[in-house]
Amino acid sequence: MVSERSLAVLRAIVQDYVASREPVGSKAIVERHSFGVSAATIRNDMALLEEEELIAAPHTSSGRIPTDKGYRVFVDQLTDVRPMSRAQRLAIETFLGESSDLDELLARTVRLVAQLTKQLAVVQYPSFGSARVRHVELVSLAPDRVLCILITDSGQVEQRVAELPNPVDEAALSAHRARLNDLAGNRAMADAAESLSGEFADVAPADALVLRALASTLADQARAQRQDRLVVAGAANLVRTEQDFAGSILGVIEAIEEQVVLLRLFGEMAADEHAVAVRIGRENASFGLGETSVLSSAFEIPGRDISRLGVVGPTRMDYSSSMAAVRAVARYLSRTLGEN
Amino acid sequence: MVSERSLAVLRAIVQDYVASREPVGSKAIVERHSFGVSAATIRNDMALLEEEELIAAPHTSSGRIPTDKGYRVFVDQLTDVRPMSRAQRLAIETFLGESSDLDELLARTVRLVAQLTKQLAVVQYPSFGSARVRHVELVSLAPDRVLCILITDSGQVEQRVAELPNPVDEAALSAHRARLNDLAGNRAMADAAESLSGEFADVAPADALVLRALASTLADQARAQRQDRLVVAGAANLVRTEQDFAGSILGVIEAIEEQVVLLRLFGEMAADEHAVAVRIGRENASFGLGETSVLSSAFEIPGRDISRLGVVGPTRMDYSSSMAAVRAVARYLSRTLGEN
DNA sequence: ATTGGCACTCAGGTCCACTGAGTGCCAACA
DNA sequence: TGTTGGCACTCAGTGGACCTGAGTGCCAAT
Repeated sequence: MVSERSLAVLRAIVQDYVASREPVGSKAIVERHSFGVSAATIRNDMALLEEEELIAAPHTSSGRIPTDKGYRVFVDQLTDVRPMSRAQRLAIETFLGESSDLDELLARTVRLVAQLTKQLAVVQYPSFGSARVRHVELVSLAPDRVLCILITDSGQVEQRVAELPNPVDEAALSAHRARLNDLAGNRAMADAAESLSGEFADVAPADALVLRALASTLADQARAQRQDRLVVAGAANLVRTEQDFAGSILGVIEAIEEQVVLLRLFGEMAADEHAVAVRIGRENASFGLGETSVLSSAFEIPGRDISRLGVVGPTRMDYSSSMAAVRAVARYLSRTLGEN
Repeated sequence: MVSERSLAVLRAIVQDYVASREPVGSKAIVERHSFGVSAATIRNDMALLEEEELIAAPHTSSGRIPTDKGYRVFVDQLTDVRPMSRAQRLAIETFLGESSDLDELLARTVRLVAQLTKQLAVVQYPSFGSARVRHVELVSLAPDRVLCILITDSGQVEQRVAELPNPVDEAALSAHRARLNDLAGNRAMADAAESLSGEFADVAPADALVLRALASTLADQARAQRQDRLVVAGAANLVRTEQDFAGSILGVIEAIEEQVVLLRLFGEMAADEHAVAVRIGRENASFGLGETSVLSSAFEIPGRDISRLGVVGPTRMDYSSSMAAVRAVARYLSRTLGEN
């Protein structure tokens, strides 16, 4: 059984190790933290912690560093995530408050989180959920290629190209446009996808083919969630902390470009909505990320589905302040923006 | 004066150094390349090259490595960029040929270049140049915030939020929409920007204010070039070659996130349209990029302005094959796609 | 202009001894 | 039972001494 003080020692070890990057010994602990006991006592506690595999010694006669399990216990203990300073709150508000559209808001958000945490920041693009179709526009690129644009009342714009089975001229395209706007206009995305999936028995077979091609493209778009996109910032922080990644940051860099990996990871973190979820070190091994921790929190922008934002960094990171920053920004997005 | 053979020696040094990462000595040269002369002769040539500052010795008694100036001479000599293999050409065609819209084409392009060159690849988003306005859509986000969407006949979609001086209801917005479509619809971008800049003397002053706000937002969009965006891929390659960057790759990573830097750099390379332009090492120092070379070539997609694509990598890179790849892809985009 | 020979240089590796931070354990103590 | 001081032990890291080998620079001969 680990005593209360042992846990305090673990905290001290994590903090000092994160700060100094060097294994921390018993003497250093009594010096930097005011436990009322001697170094020998701390050593006894450390022996305990080592037995529990919460800390480990890189080599026989050196200080200890936290294990993944140690970080996990440390983080779980961190109920008292210290809130952001007033200045930081203010920074969030002024920095994000001015954003005009969603793209800009997310771009600013992710840069802000990168700056606050000094880590790689990631934000998942929130899908437009229960938005309604406002307008459908068709743009002819070639006789048999049409750009389909779907505009929602929440301000989202989706575009995609449809390949047509037959060429169409401008007049026909206009007719189709009107027809499709009739079908989809002012409907919720799911409904629009539904009503676009019908047949077009009342027009000439050649036109019906074209209409069906266009409608199915639009239906796809209506179904498509934009949650499959990530916005990233702060890659420089990754390079800065490179030495903390035992292997190399290659895996992380690849995970960023292969957004799928991070998205799956975010998906698995979906539990416990508005708290900050943390995955530490080997817990991410199945994603090709070793020595890597991922924190994330859910947020919700009015009119859009719940989404996530977070940071990716070395296992040896400042969890306390990173969690505080992630939580504060996620809350800001969910609450303050929700009020408007 | 540098003799013909001296230049051959320079070529050999560049090639061997790029391949081996190690200073190359006179003996290694006679072994790996079949000059018909002895090592001592090569040494004489090397002394010459050193006098010209084309190569340098890291320390007194070691082989030589090319200087920036040496790379420059090497690259300028490379008139005979070796063409891509048939297999590679095929790869380009199959990989890019399937792309449906511009976004996807560029995303594929940049990934392809990254893969071919094993470097960080960058492509500049081509602006839509002389396109025409097809449709203007307004979406009310709040009573005094409207999302303005500009759709062009080349399939470009621009969106931006306008803040209104007075709130408007849906009916008024519909009227404004019709009016603005009248003004801008089917005009070239520049013309549309022009005609949107007029007064609205015929409506109530409150409405005129709103209309002017909307019109000026749209006019801005019509003027906005999308050339101020970059698409990037292959960051992992940067990490892989990290040791070749003396300082660190931090500057490069920052330049990628701060797209402005790379865009300015591309801007300066605009000369000599369809050849591959190369900037080597210190030539980029003013951009905060040391030990870094940038190659780029112009390309032109029908209906859009000329733009550039290229790669960023360590000074010590395989110029020959990288230039070949950049050139081949740029040509493919310009020619093959132009035929459709 | 080219070549072989030779002295010289110097980065990098190996060996070794030393140092100091830090542990583990024990016996004494409250 | 938990805490403490003491002490022997371990071992990474450091710095000096030495050696090796790749490679140059130069010269005299061809």
